[in-house]
Formats: sequence, structure tokens, C-alpha cells
Amino acid sequence: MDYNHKIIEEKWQKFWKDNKTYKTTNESDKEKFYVLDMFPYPSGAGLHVGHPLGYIASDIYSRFKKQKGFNVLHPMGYDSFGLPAEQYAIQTGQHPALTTEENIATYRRQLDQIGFSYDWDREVRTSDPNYYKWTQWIFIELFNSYYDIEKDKAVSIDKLIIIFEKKGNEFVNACHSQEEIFTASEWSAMNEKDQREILLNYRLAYLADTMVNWCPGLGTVLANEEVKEGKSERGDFPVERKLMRQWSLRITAYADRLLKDLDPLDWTDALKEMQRHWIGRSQGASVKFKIDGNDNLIEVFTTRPDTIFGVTFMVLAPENELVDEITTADCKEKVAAYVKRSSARSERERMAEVKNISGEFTGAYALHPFSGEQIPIWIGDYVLASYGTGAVMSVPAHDSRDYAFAKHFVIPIVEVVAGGNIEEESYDAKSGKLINSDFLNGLEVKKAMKTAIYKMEEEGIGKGEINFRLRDAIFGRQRYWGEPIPVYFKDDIPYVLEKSELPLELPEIDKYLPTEAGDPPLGRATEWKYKGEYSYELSTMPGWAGSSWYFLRYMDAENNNDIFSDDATNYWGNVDLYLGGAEHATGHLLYVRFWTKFLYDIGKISITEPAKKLVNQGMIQGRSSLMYRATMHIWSKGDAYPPSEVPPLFVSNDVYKLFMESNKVERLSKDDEDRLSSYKDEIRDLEQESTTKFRSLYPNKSGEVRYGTSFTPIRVPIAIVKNDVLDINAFQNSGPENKSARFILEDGKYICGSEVEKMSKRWGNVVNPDDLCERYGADTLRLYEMFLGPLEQHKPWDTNGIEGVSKFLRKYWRLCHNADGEFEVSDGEPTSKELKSLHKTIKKVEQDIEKLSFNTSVSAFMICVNELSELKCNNRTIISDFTKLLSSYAPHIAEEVWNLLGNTESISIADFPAFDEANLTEDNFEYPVSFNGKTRFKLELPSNMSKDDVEKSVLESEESAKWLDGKTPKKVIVVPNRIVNVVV
RNA sequence: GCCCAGGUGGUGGAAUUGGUAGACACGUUGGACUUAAAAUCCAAUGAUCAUUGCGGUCGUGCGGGUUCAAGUCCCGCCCUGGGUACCA
Repeated sequence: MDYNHKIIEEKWQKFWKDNKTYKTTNESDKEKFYVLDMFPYPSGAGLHVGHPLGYIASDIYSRFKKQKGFNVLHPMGYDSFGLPAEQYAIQTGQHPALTTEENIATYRRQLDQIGFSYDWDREVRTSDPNYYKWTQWIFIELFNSYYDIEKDKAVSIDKLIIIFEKKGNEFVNACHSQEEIFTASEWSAMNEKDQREILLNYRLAYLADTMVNWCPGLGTVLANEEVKEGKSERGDFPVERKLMRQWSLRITAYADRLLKDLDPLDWTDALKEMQRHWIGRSQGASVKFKIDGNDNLIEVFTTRPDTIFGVTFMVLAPENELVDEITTADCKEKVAAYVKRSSARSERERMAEVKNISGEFTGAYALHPFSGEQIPIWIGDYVLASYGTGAVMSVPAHDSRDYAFAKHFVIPIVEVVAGGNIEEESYDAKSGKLINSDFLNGLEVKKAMKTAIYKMEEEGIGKGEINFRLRDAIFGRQRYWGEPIPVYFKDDIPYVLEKSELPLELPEIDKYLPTEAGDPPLGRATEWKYKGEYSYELSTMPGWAGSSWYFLRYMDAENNNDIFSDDATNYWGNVDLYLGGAEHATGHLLYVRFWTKFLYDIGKISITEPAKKLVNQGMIQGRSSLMYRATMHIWSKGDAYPPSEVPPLFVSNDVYKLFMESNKVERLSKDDEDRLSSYKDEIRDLEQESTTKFRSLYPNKSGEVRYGTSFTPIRVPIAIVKNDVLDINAFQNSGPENKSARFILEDGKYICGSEVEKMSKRWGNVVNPDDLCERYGADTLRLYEMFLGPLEQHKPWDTNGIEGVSKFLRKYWRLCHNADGEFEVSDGEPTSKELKSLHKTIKKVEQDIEKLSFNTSVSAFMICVNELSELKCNNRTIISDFTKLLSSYAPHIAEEVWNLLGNTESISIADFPAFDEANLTEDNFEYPVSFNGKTRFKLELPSNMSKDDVEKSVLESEESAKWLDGKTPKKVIVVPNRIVNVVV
């Protein structure tokens, strides 16, 4: 029988399913290994060829690890809450659960046909109440915890209450947003409502009035990382800032740990750098400035306390609360106008106007903490209300933004660090000696910083401080299709549900839109009340809630009594290899690290990081095909021909290029000139032809058809293009307007141009894995996706190349099948050549998989099969070992051959073939001999020959004489079994 | 602007980490088999000069440098892709 992928793949997929071949247990003597894919959001479009790339890589890796004797956990599930299903529900009225269910079924079918070794018994879906019950459970834990800075961990809120009862909050060292200080007796005197209100300022999940990113287009708030350049990441709707009472998670409490623990992780530097930047730790000091004639203080954060004597003005954010209070009467009007103007501008506009310097003087003065000098207080857009205290001390000599501001408004600039030229620009570097700075004079910047902070602390002016760019994460979404937040309100105060009351399930609603009163969609469920009495929280959790801990649930997915068992998490530990897209760098990957640390703090798990090693697979881009359409004119004195009937003219790629070239360069080569003029003739002929035709069709109209020589690239569906050659027939049948199309061809073919861009329906360049599985089979698809190039790299998809790997599999099949298509292997000892070929491959493939270099191992397979074919090898041992080697890449064909070899068990439990160096030793080595670094000839010599003998043999060889040309070599370099270089 | 990643044939990409640049494939061209096609197999394929042949020269984004030897290391640029954006 010829290699028939359809029969074979169906057969083994059924076998794996029936026999639960890939079931993983939590009890094993073997060492564990956890390979995780970032789970997909099941979109309606299904998978395109780019999605499975990472899944195939991780599948090969898992199967390989299994072969090497590990107990491998390799699960899959769905991030099934999310906006698209809800948007679809709004449009169609169809319940998102139904759409999601259908989409998941499609995904599953597509995944199954590629032959993955997932243990499907561990599947999770974030939208399944059995799963989100535990997401809610974690929320309750967060609500019931605060962050103790001294212990540097989350602690039960009950402990905090005890402290309040004993000592009040003055000495509590916790992460909080509580401003007032109270004593123990004051606490005890408070009613429950006030107490609970205060506790909210300490909880890790808290409700507070916060500036949020409000997206009217989606009708919900978004977290910072869901906003890209002022627009929503999903849907690309504008986002505005708005003050709202919202649920947030106090991720900032973990900022330091999130930063510190990054170092030892085996993640790419780029990714770690992105996280570091996102967390944005800066060290400096907070300094208090008195205001002249006002009791308030302006507190600022600065990273340059050393430049304190260079402060010549202060700038407050327009939103700063102090603005109103300190502005003098004569400045009121202008300041108010400025505040109004900047508040009206969206975040996006503000960003776009970075270069525009704007601001307004408040009329008020601050007093320099050391010199007591008056410092004017300004307000300005460039100071952000959301960072630090929303106020800065401006040191124009040593900060480029302050410099620009000072220059613009003509404010004095005082140099305090020597080394730059402040006439020209600010000197921002953190090196040089202090000048004009009283007690800091003569100190180096670093020393000056310490001294300044010391003095500030001594005099109670300020203190050393660390600031983070990271903001607390907004946790509520005014949406339906997400986890309900397990909270109800009594007297406007939030209470969490008892854990025994979970899950709090999503209620049914009539429409997936906000209520008339403007409440989120859950407000439509009017009967939905806690104990039939208290209102539930109406917003739901964001998309990343469920994905922040799913890797743990896989370890014990079927546990009904607990979120997961200690045994399971202790056994599986961290994810050993986590594979997914780089787009999750600051969203998902930061949150999953945060929740992992929190679960560690409360003693649920014993790891502090989710994944030891993380790899981002590159995106597979689409390759769009382009046609070039000539501009068309109708020249007419009177009544013209209807333009819609003039046939469009398309020119082939080469023709297009030639025309473009002729516009760019002054002179074309003779050859090109000739071709160009022949194309021009062709265009003229077509114009003539059309004109003649129109004259006869429309005898009453006058005119001429002309085609211009400027061209518009038009995308054409890749389905009607093969190897860049357009199927002209198919194109003409693709639409009425194309029916009459004219072409200027090259060699009788229309060659399309191409462009690499995102794979998308819009560009007609989507390639579906279903078609490829049907035509070539899953094994071929798997191999080809890997063959395409390095895993991490972005690369364009080009279906043409798939023939190569398809040929390879058929060649491998033929190795163990005779001319009649019958399975046939020979017994007996393999030859040394055969062994050499095999073992070379074993070594290479093993090394390659370990370093995730899958593309090169596919080449190695091809080389091996080419060699074995050459040797006409069908030796049982060789075929058997090679099959084991191949099985992680092409599991179906490997199972089949394995079975034909007489094995009854699945190949997935067979060991990885053992490598024996002895098979690779060579008697001779063919030395490349170079003269002055240029390879001139090759010389075969025994591999154990000494350096001196090699040198001698080389110099004595006939060929050398020619290159030495009678001269004596200056130097001869011999690298044993590598190279010989003669310097003349 | 800043921070990453990357520039190698017509194309995707290899290169034992300083040691034969272009493996392996695609594509193209020519050939074999066939009534024909498909499939399969064989050969050529970086550029250029020369050609009867041997062959020569150039060549890993650009310009320098280190070295017996550089795609690989160092210095200075250019370009492409990604991230980020007044973070005090």
C-alpha cells in the first residue's frame, strides 16, 4: 500500500482516544515535566495555520520528554470568557455560552486532527462554573487579605483588625490607600460601615474611586495593558479617563517581588525587560515644600535629590487638588481656563502633543526647604496626576523637560552639577561634581544623593523613597460574559460570599446590553439577589482573571472539593516550559506571576513563579499575492464610453517592476529598454482593440481607451495563485468586473507580486490547517510548520514549500516498503555506514530538541533518509530507531511503521534511541587546505595523524606546490580534524 | 526619542559558536521514464569574468578594526520588525 495519510491518521487518532494513550497520572516514580501552551480564546474563525505553531513545538517537546523517561503533563483548555462572544451576542441575541460551545467544538476538532498528545481529561474552561467557582474563591481570598510590608507577604485581614483594635493604624506598615490616622479607641467607636470602608483601603481586592480607562465603545473600563495608544486593544475603540468606583487588585504591593524574582527566570531578555519597564521602579526621595502663605505642603518625588539646589520652579499636574487652593486671585481665570482645556483633552491628544509646551503660573510660591527662597508654582500638562504625587520640583539645568519648560516661559536655570553646557541643553547625566549647592558642593552625584537624603531626613524635609510606574489593576468590567464577582452590598458596603456559597453563577438576562439606568448588563437580572435581598456586584471579572491561575488547575483538574490538592501542586511544581505569544508580556504574564505569589503567601502552593522557562513563538505571517492594475482613462471630446465597461488591465510582476524602474533611474539597460518598449506596444495594441470594439458597440459615442503606466497593487485571494502564477481563468470567474480583464503577461503567465503581512481574512491570505491536513496530512503539516524556521522568529507562510516535507515522508515510507508497496525490512546487522547515518541523526535531533531548534532537526531527518535511500537501507534496527526518532514530529506515520515492525504498544511509550559515539568515529578526515585563508583544495588524511605529520603531508602534496609557488610558508596552522591554513 | 530583536542566494532558512558560507528544502532550468499527465528519479542552480579546459575574482546591510582565519569578536553607521512613550 502507498503511504495514505488519511487512513493512517484517522486510525491512530482513534486508537489514542480509545486507549487514552496520553493520560497522565499524578503518581509516578518518574521525574515530572510540565509543558504548557498558553490556552486559546476560542474565536469563531477557528484556527489558521499560524495558531498551531507553538502547539506543535510543545507537543514535540512533550513527546520527546516522555521518550526520555519523564512523566509529562501537557494539558490544553480554553480561555472561554471574553468580549468577542459577547459582542456577537449583542448583535444576534445568541447566548455567548452557546457560541462559545460551538467555537470550542471547532477548535477541538481542529486540534485533534493535528494529532496532539494532550491529556484531555484535564481540560479546563474558564467559563465553566466548576472552574470559575475557584476563580471566585481566589477573589475572596484577595478580599480577605492585606499586604504586610514587614513580613513582605499577604496576611489575613483579621490580623489587621486585631491590630486596629489594639493600636489603631498609625504604626501599621501595610500597602494601603488609607489617608486618615486613627487610634484604637476611635476604631472601636466606629460603626461597621465605617470600619469596613477603612478596611477596603487595605484589602488586596478593593473597591475605590479610581481614575479608570473608560471605553464607551465597549461600554466597560479597561486595565492599562488593555489600552494601546489610547485605544482599546480589542476592537480599537477610543478610551478616556474617568473617575469611577471600581474593583481593583493591589498588584502594586507585589511590585518589588515581581521585579526581583524576574532575574533568575529563563525567559527572554526582551520579555523580562518589558516587564521591568512596565513595573518601572525608580529610586529617589520624596521632598516636602512649604507654600508661602498657605498651610498646605507640596510633596514631590524626585530621582535627583542631589539637584535640590537647582530647583527654580515647581509644577503641579492640572488635576492636582492643591491647584484651586493656592492659585492667587489675579491668576484664577487663566489657571481655570488651562485646567479646563487640559481636562477636555483626551489621553491620546495629550500624547500626540508631547512637543507642545504648555503651562500656567498659579501666582503662588513655594519655599525652598534649605535656602528658604521663593519658588514659583506652575501647573503644566507634562506632569501626570497618576504618577508620584502629581507634582514635581523642576530642575531645568538637569532635566530636559524642565529645561524646555523653563526656556519656553523664561524661568531661571541654575547649574548644580558640573560637566554639561546648560546654555545649549540640560545636563541629565548622573555624573559630575556638585556646584552652587551649599553643603553638597564638591560631592560626586552619587554621594550627593545620599548626603541630600540624609540631611532631608535629619531635618524632616523629606525621605528616601522608591516609586513604581506599575498601577493597581482595575478588576471590574461592565460586561456580561465574565466571572461574576462574588460580592453583595449591604448598606452600600461590599461583603464577599461565603466560600460554601460558590459558585455564584451568571444569571440569564434578556439582552446583553447595559440597563436603561446605565448599569452593567447584569443589572437586567432584577431577581438576582443575595438571599433574595441584597444586590450583587454588577460588574464581572476581566478576561485575565481565569488565565491567572489555570496552570495550577491542570494539575488537579477534576478535584471537586478543593481548588487543587497540595499533593498535586507539590508534585508538579512550576511549569518547566511555557510557550506562547509575546503579546502577553505585560498583561497575562504579570498577573499570573502576581496570583502565583499571592497563592504562595496564603500557603496554597509552594512555588513563587509560574514558569521557569518561557518561550515566545514567532508569528506566522501571511503572504498576500498582488496584481497590478493599470490606471485607465477614456479620452473623449463628446459622449464617452461607460467607464464601467472598459476592461481593466493588469500587468505581470516583471512588467510592473520594469515600469517602476524606468521612473526611478535615468537610463535603463539596452535590454530593459527593448522589453519596456515591447510592453508599451502591447498596451497600445490593447487600447486599439478596446477602442475598435467600443466604436462598434457604441456608434453614437466618441472616444478612445487609454491605459496609463501607473499601477495600483490589488490583493488577490491566494487560493487562485500557485507559485505566484495567477490562475487567469479562476480570476476572470471571480467576479463580473474581472470577466473582461486584460493582461500583459511574461512568458505567457501572469506572475503576481507578493507582500508579507498579517494573516487575515481581509487580505485573502489565510491558510487553513484543515485543507492541509486533508491534502497532505497532519504529519506533513507538523513537520512543515517546524521546518519553516526558528520557533521564536516571525516568518511568512508559503504553502509551496510543503511539498518538500511531504516528499520526505513518502521517501521514508518507501524505505520500508518494496516496489509492490508491501512492508519489507531486512533483519541482520546494520552496516557501519547505516549506523553512522542513524547515530549522527540521533545526536543532532536530541541536541536540537533540547534547545528547541526544531527546524534543523527536520533537515537532519531529511538528510538521514536521503542517505539511507542512497544506501538502499531497509534494515530493521535502523528503521526501528529512526522511527522512534521521528515519532515526536510525525506521530501517526511513526505509529503505523512501528506497528508494521511488529510492536503492539504505542510508540509513545518507547524510549528515545540510544546514541553511541562509537558509530561516528572516522578513520580519515578530509582536510580543507587554505592558503592565506582561502580554501584551495582538500586532502584526505588519517584522523589520528599528528599535527606535524599533517603539516608535512600538506606541504608535500602536489597541490601545495602550485600555491606555494616556490616560496617557503611563513606559518602553518593545523587544527586537527578541522582545517589547515598555510600562510605564505 | 529610548529599550529590545533582526539584516546571509529568486524564496524559507543552515553554518559544530572564530575554522570549507549557502546544509536541508522551495522555485527555476535541462534530462530520464510515460501515448500523455501525475508520481518518481537524475543533473545544474550566489554573482561575475573567462572558457577548449584548468580556473580566477567578488560575496553574509554599510564603513573601519582585531586575527593565520570573521556571517560569527570589537568600534562607528544604515535599514526592518516589536515594545514603550512627558514616570520627575
